[in-house]
Amino acid sequence: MTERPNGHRPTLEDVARRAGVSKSTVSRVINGEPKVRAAVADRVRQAVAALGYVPNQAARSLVTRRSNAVAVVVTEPQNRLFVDPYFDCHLRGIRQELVRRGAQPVLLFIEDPDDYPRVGTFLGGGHVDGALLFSLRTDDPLPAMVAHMDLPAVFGGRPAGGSGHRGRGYASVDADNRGGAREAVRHLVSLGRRRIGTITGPLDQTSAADRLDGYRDVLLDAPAELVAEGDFTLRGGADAMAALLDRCPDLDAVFVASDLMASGALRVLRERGRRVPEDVAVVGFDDLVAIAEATEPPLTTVRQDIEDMGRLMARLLFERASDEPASRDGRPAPSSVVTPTRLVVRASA
Amino acid sequence: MTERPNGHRPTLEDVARRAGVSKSTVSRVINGEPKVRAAVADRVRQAVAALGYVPNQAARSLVTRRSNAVAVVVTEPQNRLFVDPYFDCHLRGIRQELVRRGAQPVLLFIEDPDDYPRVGTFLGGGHVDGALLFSLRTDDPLPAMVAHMDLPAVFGGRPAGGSGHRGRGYASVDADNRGGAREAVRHLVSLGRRRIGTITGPLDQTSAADRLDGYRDVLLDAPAELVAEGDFTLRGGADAMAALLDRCPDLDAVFVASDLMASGALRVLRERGRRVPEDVAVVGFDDLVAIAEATEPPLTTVRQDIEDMGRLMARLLFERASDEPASRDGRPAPSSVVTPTRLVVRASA
DNA sequence: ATGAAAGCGCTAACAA
DNA sequence: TTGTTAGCGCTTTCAT
Repeated sequence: MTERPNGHRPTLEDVARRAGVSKSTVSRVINGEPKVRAAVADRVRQAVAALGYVPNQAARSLVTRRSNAVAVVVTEPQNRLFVDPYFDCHLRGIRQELVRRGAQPVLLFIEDPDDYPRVGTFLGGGHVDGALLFSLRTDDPLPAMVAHMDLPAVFGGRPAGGSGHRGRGYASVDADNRGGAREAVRHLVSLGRRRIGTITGPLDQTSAADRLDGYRDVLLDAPAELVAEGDFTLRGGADAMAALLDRCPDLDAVFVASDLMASGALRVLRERGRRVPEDVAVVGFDDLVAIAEATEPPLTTVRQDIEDMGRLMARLLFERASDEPASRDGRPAPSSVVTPTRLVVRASA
Repeated sequence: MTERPNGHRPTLEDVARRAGVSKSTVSRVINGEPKVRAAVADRVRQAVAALGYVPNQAARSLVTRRSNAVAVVVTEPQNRLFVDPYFDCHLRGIRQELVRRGAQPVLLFIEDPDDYPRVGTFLGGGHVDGALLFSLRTDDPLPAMVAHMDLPAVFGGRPAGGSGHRGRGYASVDADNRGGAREAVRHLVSLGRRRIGTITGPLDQTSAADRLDGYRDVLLDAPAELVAEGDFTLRGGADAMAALLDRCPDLDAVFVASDLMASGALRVLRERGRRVPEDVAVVGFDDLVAIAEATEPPLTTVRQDIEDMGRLMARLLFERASDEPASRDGRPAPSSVVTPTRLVVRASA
């Protein structure tokens, strides 16, 4: 068992005394600095182990101004989060890259407007060296908050308000939603479909809005009844599909803005006796293989490499955080990257 | 825009100077202490706003020894986490209670053995005032780690190693898994079933082991072929059901250790042409209504109030953290609570 | 290679 | 009611 003479946690000083050296030396050993004699370093490490010493991060970050932690802030009702494999992928990529660079990822949820001030204080308080922010709605106060306290941050998805509208804009990683949607709809057109509907995500999210824009780019004069707003859930996709079918019984194709919604749509199509793709062709978005390959029929969909986008976000954050506003050749580091998408054709269209 | 003369973030001292008062006074205002003249407090608040001042938490916790954050540590491959509504419920309860008491919940994942040291350092470093820990396997090093650095902690589920085996044991909140399982199996017996199988969770988790014990309490001489180990996933439940059916074609009932697995089992039963409950009666565990009411037929299951268990964990943590080892009447605060379960009868058994 | 000393930004006695 | 002072535990010059 660990020895702990008095009641409180051991400090650097305790370790130093026990090892018969100075605090500086202990600090050096702990931080892996080379200039310490091996024998001394060993004595120190023994003392550390014997005392069960763990550095006090508060004291440490007070002087270093770093915490080695990075916040991942998710603004999303929890229930959606825990049901949509999309986040899982994203987080896997983020985690991987963060950990690789020695940072501890800490996840924060915002589920309620009341949460903003508390989370803002947390972010601004030096608990983390940077933040990765998600799912920003048009009215999300987070971008302004982090800008205001100049915390390095990278957004997942294009923040609402237009790219680069504030100063030089935010750093962000976003898929080419609009281009991907265009490709999906063009594919449907090339199949000879003429009554092509779309099921959108919540239009206060930029990804949903951008995908709708892509649809409209191709179908310039699509009537309003061909557009149904969903909410990125399976059930929302099903409901939207039902509404679409009611309004336009002659529908022969539908572009659905997420795979999860698409699987809901497929269910409704089946229930209503429409064959896919013979009667109605379906294209999804995301290419979450767990979903897209499991549907009946397998889903033709727009692929975005979500995991890689996560890694990219983390990488971008480190570039920003390491005070590297311009690379050595003078060009500013890219602050906003749009990753490509591509159509994966399976059986549904 | 916020004024910020020089490059660095404003400190208490900057605010004090600007408001023409001392640091102490600013500190008082910020921490809402009453003994400050309203006029002065206002001047301070104005200075805070003008400077965009956010207290440096590192400095603050260095002296207060508190961080106002609580870690929720989930030891689970992410993919399971993000697919099982069980965690969603638990987290909702935890979050609610934590926030109510002014603590910021921060979520940490452990997905890889490599993560333990890093997370351990984080937990021990004073980033958080306490930890809520989940899904402990028999070989999980976390209990020992937190004990070693005496961080207030509460476990979700009975930690492996027996209750109270180390000193006075850990604080934990667990459902009456064994009792619930007994009730489920007795119900099956009372229905006249004679060949009752069970699909367990991974037996290195105490909840799974306890439920199996409950099954055996009632069916003392159940042969091994009636027991199939699953993994708490839908697919695992389906596979186990298939195995069970292969081994025991005369099976007339099955107790499944989770609703998610039960829904997988129901699917297999249907595919194999077994009617539920006529041919095979099924009882689940959890009563996640999103699942149990949605299956065909609706699932008879053992209810545990997961959300409330989450709240309870948070409450217990605060009791521990507030250095309240014994209540005022001298009795030690309860450190390990087992919450009741009860059978909810629907159509599957 | 090691130690002494200063100070990070804040809170908490204690004085006034 | 307000200000002064002394650290909290660590890293980091600067000496040695």
